[in-house]
Amino acid sequence: MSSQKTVARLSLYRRFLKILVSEEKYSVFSHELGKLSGVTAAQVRRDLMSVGYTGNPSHGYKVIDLLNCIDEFFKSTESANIILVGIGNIGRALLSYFTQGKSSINIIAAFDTDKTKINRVINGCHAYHINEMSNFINEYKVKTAVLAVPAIYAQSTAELLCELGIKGIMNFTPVRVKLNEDIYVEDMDITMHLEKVLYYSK
Amino acid sequence: MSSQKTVARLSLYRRFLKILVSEEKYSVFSHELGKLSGVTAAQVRRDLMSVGYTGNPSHGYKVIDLLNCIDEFFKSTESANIILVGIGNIGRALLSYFTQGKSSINIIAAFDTDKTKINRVINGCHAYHINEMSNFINEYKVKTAVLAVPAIYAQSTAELLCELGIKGIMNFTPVRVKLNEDIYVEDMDITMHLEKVLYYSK
DNA sequence: TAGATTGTTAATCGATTAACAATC
DNA sequence: TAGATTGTTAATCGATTAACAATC
Repeated sequence: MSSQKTVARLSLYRRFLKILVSEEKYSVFSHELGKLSGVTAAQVRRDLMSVGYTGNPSHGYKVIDLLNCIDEFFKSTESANIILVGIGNIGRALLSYFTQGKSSINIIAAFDTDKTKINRVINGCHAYHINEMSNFINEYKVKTAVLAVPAIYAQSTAELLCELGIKGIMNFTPVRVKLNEDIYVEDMDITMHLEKVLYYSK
Repeated sequence: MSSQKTVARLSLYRRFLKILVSEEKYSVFSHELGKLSGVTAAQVRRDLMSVGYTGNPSHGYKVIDLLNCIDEFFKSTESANIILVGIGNIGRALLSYFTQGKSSINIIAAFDTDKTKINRVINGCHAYHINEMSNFINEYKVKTAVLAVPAIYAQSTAELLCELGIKGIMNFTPVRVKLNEDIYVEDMDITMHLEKVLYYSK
């Protein structure tokens, strides 16, 4: 099992490998890939080893094969359908980012309880009442949700998502929700991170 | 010197302490604050120790004094003026998040090179050509910037920001920019983090 | 072979957890 | 005093770095 940091770096490598393919570069050394992604060459080698891809000392790594290998590692990522819960400032911001962008990740629906926000299209995404979430999750086999509700509803909404079968949550609220061990939660508290930068900018 | 993780957690504690103040709760134990912020009681104690605040075994920590102490730790954070560089999808998303929200953090200006985007107001924030950045940074003593330009411009723009005196960068691009040691960079690659969640949701 | 890069193991580093004496 | 919480030290854990033999 790869560590969280390795998974994160593999996602980075993949992006740069795609660029290398477009530049018709067919092989790459660990230190080259490392330089692109800001990681030491040894770290790159260890990460690639952990997904079972092996290079060779004379040519390094074959870009296309390695890319396929990482794609395989992430498997269903490409066709992933995710939902957004909470259409506030941050929710709308994410919608415009993911619907307007050329990202491979699709937010298939957004949910809220506010009547003025539901049953219409917001930033290119259909918005529904949170009661309809269950149907969507079942029908589209959604496993991942973006949580962007007000802080006070974070815990209860997260618990609801778990009951409906969600396995991974990207949590944009400041609350560290407590859930079963088998649910993966990635905390993305933008304000907190920004305060960190402000602290170190002094 | 506190570790990065301690700084991050202090930012969290502060938010919950503000809530406690509004609830007129005047003292708090480490395990209570820990439960709110999803941190062990021992960790909370160690973090608070590291900012020099000391509680007592019978009443725990005084909420107001502790809050003042953490505010002091973050010092100039409150009145912080920051700028945004790059008014693409993510840039606009951040603008709407920070200008519409009741955040204490102000994005005082946004910069781009695209003529269709500059010299007008976007999501409540004035947008200027990147050439005018120097004046703004000097005049408003800006030390922190949000970097949200296309990946290929990430490194060069980051270097420009350093030359103009920026000390901390919140980096929303997928590129790990290489800068002088004394510049703090916080990487916030949303797509990468989302792919991580997708991976663990399988 | 010589040179550079690879996979792999040992050493280092830092942060978290566990344990406990000191304190109100 | 008894009980709970505090500050503090030692043990644990995991990831990174350094070192090196194996390989093309």
